[in-house]
Amino acid sequence: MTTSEHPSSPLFSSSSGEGESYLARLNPEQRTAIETTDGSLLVLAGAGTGKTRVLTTRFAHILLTGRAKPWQILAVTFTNKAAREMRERIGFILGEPAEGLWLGTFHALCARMLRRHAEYVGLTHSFTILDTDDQLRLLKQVMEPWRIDIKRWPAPGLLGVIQRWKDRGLTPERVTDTEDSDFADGHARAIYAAYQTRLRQLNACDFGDLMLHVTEILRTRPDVLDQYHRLFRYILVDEYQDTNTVQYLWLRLLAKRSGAPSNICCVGDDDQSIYSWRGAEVENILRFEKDFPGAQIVRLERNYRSTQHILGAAAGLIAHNGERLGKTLRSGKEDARGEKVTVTGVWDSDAEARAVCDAAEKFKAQGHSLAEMAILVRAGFQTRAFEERLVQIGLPYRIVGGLRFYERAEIRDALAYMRAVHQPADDLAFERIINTPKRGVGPAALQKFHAAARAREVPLSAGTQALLTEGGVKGKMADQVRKLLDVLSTTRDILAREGHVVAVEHLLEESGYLDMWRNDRSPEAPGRLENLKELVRALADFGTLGEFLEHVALVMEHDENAGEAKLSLMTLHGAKGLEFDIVFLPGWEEGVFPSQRTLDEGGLKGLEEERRLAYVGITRARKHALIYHAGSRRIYANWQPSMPSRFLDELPEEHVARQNEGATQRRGLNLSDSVFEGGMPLTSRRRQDPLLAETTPAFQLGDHVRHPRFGVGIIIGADRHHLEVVFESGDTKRLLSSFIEKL
DNA sequence: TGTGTACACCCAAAG
DNA sequence: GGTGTACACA
Repeated sequence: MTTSEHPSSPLFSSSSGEGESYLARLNPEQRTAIETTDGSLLVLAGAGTGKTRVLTTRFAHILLTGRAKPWQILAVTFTNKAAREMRERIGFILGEPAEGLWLGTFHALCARMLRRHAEYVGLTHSFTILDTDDQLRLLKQVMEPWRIDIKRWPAPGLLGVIQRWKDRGLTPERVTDTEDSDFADGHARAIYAAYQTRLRQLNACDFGDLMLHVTEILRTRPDVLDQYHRLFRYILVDEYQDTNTVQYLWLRLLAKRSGAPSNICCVGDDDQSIYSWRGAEVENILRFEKDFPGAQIVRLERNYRSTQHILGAAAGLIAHNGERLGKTLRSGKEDARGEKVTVTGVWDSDAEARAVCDAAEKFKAQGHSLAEMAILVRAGFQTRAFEERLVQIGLPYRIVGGLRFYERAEIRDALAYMRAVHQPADDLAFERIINTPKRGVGPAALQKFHAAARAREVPLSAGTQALLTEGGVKGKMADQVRKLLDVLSTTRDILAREGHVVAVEHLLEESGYLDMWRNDRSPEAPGRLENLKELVRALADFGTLGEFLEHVALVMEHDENAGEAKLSLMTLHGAKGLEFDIVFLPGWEEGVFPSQRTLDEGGLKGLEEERRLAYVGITRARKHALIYHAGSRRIYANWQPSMPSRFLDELPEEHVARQNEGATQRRGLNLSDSVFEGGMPLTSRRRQDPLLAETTPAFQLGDHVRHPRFGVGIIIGADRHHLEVVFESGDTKRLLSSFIEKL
């Protein structure tokens, strides 16, 4: 989500010539998308067509024309960032901060609703939202009685199954027998049910539950549903192609009002659907007209972001996909053909990192800001090579979406302390802190506390308290745990008297948690203390501890010193919705991109999603898109040959400039300059890299050959870049001759 | 009860 | 190649 690059500068000039000034300077399609306020509307918004602008202007238009009050509009996004931007821009249009809006992520909005109606699903309004870590620990505990073969059915896998069910709106009761048999010898549903029961006991829910519980309430409580029907006159949805089933159900329940039109406007782009692996159903957007009969569709196809070469390359690529609603991006900048998209072949992943970072440096020298450059990788592990190189040459960078702030150990510990104060039933939090810092509580002692809690049917902290009072445990350990419980209780007093900031400072200090890090001699310790300070500082922005905890669970992001211009390093998924002048796209190799795993699991559908991801990557670029592929890459510990991605062949020649591909393609043995590029001794590479095979074969049809990955096969065809080989497995592949050994 | 060591596993990711 | 987990040991 970015400020539109439409040449028409400020969104709303105060000079109101004809009617509503905020509608001026919009193209006709955008204007239709904004002015079609009533009824159902699907806006198919291609990359860079001013989607955010349409959404925010539409929101403002509804308000300014008096169709609804601010709180009568439900506006849903996927990320906090998108929500924040929308809020800011709406505030800008209205000329005042937008307060009291139902604008947020699916999860934040559901959390807000669930706090109101928690009792319908057996929770209280102060329920805790667990993160992935807690979920996993809880599930492991719940799984124990089943004595599942943990090797065959690992807990994360089962958690995935449960999440998938939740994504589809399936409570344990709604999971059918046939679904159940797939995992953990048919016990998955039962474990799921036990997991949900346990969550309820802890007065907690996971992210999936936020959607699931609320949807279940809306399904079963007509009175509640009616309340929202009367409240929300208009619904706006961003990134509709990313919705999963439960989100779809939630939206449909809220939108379908009896006797009133469904004023729902969904904005999305089927070509940018890249989240099927987390439950998103592209079908939701493909089916929109059926779900909302009489729906109108508006296509935004005028792209104001990228040059014609970039658009042409992206369009040529995405045209290889089957199921599409069909949309052709046209450049809104008629004059800007720009540079062709470059495709550069390099020796290996190290050379790739060098090539990319050197190019970034060169762009910088030419006056481009690092803030306008990004390296977009398929998978997180690829960032390392670039990081190393960037550090080496001293180019400032930021990793977007790596370890998030609240996922760090010290932050999670501190939050667990706060949760234990705020919510005494939160056993997971208490378990996390009981021996952090070390208080001599091992598995055996913990077992006793658990047993005491179970016997009395109270939470773990209360059970521990009881056992201590009765003298069931003794010694130094008992004293220390008693101290912890005392601190928790005095913190609650302070919380009531002096507010949450003082209380938390007391808590972290008196529990010995801060001392634990002060006494830690590891190099990370000072940074961790710094993070903790920042956490406490952030507390002050919230009225209550409860509000803060909710914010952290759902929203917390960590933007460190944003001052200096930095090169961005992130995954393609993370880059969706962003744009940069210059985009580097490394790792376009078979197995990496498209990812082997996706191909194995998803087949053609998986491939098409990968292609959409490639499309997303290219369309992030405003001026330059630079694609790279390496001849060999280190995977885990060893070097593996890699061949250029099939996507490279799908880029239309007229929009692409291919460079230096001799280094990886065609010639089997040509000790070209690229070999020496890195200054590494040749001998150390010779063994590792198949490109230095001692043959320069001239291949002929019918030749028997061997490929390092696919084994033995016969050449059945050839073109300029590739040989077509049929292998023993029966598979036919188009391969680069440099990887093929003549037999 | 804390620790050391062998191993298995891993590479998509937001809330 | 790094990391997290599961066991054996002092």
